[in-house]
Amino acid sequence: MGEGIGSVEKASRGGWKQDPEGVRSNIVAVAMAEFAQNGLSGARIDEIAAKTLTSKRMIYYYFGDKEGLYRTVLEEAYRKVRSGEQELDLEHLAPDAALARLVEFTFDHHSSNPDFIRIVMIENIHHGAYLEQSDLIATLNEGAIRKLEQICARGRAAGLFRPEIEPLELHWMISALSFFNVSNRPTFSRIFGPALFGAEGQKTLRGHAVEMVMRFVKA
Amino acid sequence: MGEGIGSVEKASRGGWKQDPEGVRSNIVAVAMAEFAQNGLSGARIDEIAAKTLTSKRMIYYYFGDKEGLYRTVLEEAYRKVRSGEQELDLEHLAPDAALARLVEFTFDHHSSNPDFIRIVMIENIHHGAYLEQSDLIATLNEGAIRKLEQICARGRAAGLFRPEIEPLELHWMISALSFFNVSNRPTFSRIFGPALFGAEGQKTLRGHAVEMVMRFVKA
DNA sequence: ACGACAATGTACGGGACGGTTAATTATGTC
DNA sequence: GACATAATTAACCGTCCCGTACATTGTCGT
Repeated sequence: MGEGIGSVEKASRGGWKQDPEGVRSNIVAVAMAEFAQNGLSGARIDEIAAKTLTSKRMIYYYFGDKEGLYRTVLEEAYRKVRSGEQELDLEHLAPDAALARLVEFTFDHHSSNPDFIRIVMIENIHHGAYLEQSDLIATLNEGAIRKLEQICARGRAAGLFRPEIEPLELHWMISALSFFNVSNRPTFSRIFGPALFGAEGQKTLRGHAVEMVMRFVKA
Repeated sequence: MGEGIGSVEKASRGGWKQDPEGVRSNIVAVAMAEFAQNGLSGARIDEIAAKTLTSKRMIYYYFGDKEGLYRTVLEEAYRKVRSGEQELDLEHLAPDAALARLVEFTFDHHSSNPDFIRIVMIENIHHGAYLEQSDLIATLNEGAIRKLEQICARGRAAGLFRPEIEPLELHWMISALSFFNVSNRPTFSRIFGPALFGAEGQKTLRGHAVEMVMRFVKA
């Protein structure tokens, strides 16, 4: 929730009464929540329109069709989350501390963005067919991995990490633990009880995630 | 794919021409594939019916409605996978070897049952609402964790494992790595390339999963 | 053999839902 | 101020799709 509406300042010409950018971003915000909640085929255009400040016609005016809207939402979700990740600087930390910090951050960050997780789950259900069409995504690659490359290089140089550690594989591990922790909460909690997902349990699991990664890289 | 149809022997009375059990299980098999492929709202009853050896009428006759069919599929998916897990005996192995074996097995088992993974993903998208209604599931708890409890006990007794290791938390880790490896393959592969998901990459990741868990539990 | 009932096939209704058509208002241009 | 164009509204349409009514056949008990 939070801001919800989504307003944008006009840059080019003078004052407008009509606010296309605002309408657009409002639609995307509503649609993101709705797709995250119900999936691509589960989400209802009429429902999205109703929760919007505008009408259904606008959705088709700006996004063409349901899939066009979904694609936009998907890209926006990635953009939003990755931008949140930028605010983390690890340069000033020792390599092992930096890695530990990165794991903690990723764990928490995923935990605080369940809608993003759900969108990614949904996209995976669709075999990544829509992400396939987006070329924005390729660039997000860079930033996510670069941090790990630097940490690995420094850790290896300092003799702290094993030399054969691969940044991409490390990223896979960290993502797996952080993602699963959110994505499979409902079923896991139902089968094995909710203990791991309370405040205490989450602190423990986060600690374990850090511990696993640290022990894995240690020389 | 594989057998596909699903035929069942009659137990009670003499020979039948009509085969309700066969029809039933045939529907479930088809529906499982279809739900796994398209999700709950994405799956089409008409499509399921068409791929069945029988008619749409039978689906409603046996399962009431779409959600009833989905619930059955969900339970059946868990049952099938858990029964596959039974065939693993670890008693005769040393605790550390047993644990390593369990991780390898889980990793491979998830990898060979993508439809099960997809069903669980879908169920999580639905907040586990349908699993909630099933009481069969509680019993699956037992077997899955018991193995780990025994391994932990033996490992601790032998002084190989840290004493504070919790079986449930261990299960969470193993599941996370094994599950994510399948569930997020499409998006991960799209963003970071398919290298990790070829034969070579998978062997590496499986090794890493084992390594992570082993290093984590080591005293 | 026959009645009861389980199992199955066919055809169709009704509503939800994605998408569109045509008209209306606001904004900038000359 | 008139005109072109962007932004927006409201009503509507056609189809996909879940579920059902009705008819029919097979099987078992007696």
